[in-house]
Amino acid sequence: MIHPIQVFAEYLNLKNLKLTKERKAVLHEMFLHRGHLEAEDILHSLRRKKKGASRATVYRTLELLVDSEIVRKVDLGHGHSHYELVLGHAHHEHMICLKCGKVIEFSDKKIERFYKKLCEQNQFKPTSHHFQIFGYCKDCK
Amino acid sequence: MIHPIQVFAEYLNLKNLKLTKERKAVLHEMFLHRGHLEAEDILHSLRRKKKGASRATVYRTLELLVDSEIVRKVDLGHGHSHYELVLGHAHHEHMICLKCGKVIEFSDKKIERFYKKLCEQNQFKPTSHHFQIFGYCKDCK
DNA sequence: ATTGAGATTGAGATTCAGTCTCATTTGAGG
DNA sequence: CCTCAAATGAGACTGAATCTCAATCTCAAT
Repeated sequence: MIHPIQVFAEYLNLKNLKLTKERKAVLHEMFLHRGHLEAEDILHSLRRKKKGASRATVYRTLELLVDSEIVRKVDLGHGHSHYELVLGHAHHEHMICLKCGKVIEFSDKKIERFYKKLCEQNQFKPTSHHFQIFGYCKDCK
Repeated sequence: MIHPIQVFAEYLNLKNLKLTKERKAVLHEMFLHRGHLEAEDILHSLRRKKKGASRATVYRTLELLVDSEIVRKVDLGHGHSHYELVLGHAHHEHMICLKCGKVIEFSDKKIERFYKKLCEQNQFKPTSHHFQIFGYCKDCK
């Protein structure tokens, strides 16, 4: 088991940045609510617990978490970003229900292989990828 | 060859909506500049030609074009939407260079097959899907 | 040709996510 | 204790997208 907080501490250290209580709190929040959080969710959740961090700090910390590859920024088609903890989780893609908003995660080795081959063919150096399927889940169709 | 304007006219007719000069102009603009346009591009392009439509009308028309499946709304990771003409074009995915912004289109039957199978397995009724790869193109890596 | 219902439009106000500014505070190292 | 870079929060700001609403247009029925 990898501890995100340790990875984050190391990353910050490397960049001469500090592991402040605000940064810890944001990461902790990501860790608690796995799933797909909005920046605003984190902000409000922290406020409720009186462990507030300002909006600016939440966004700034999320950027650091994305850069350190602890968190992934994903587009679920809502016109704003969602964030999910990825450290220690296998890469996966998303199926998003347009009615109830449910998100089904899936992954497949074939896609991974295919996508790598494709990048080679185009001499493209990938840093991230995302496959989204929009539609209606079995309860909503 | 399918004429987008005819498809659009039919769609509008079905919904008791009208094919106005503003709507024609927006579709025409999409048709001219294939590629990936932003709403703002269309707005400015029309203004330059004195065939102006207001911002609101451009957005409203794009929504209709998306709904009629003449145009696709895509996220290229810029924090706002891009639109591309799809009527008469094969479905494709995008590889986006994070440095120069170049967009490489690609498509593959395997992905299509895979994705359909996956939806069946999850009893998910897909309406659209999108596979994006972010990274650096051969000139920028 | 006139009317009226409903569709359409544009200007500008509004919303909302996200970023930026800057004065103040924090904290690690000497 | 001092210094200085890093960090923070409040609030201003930006830019995309949506909404409001009064004025205008369209067209079918008279």
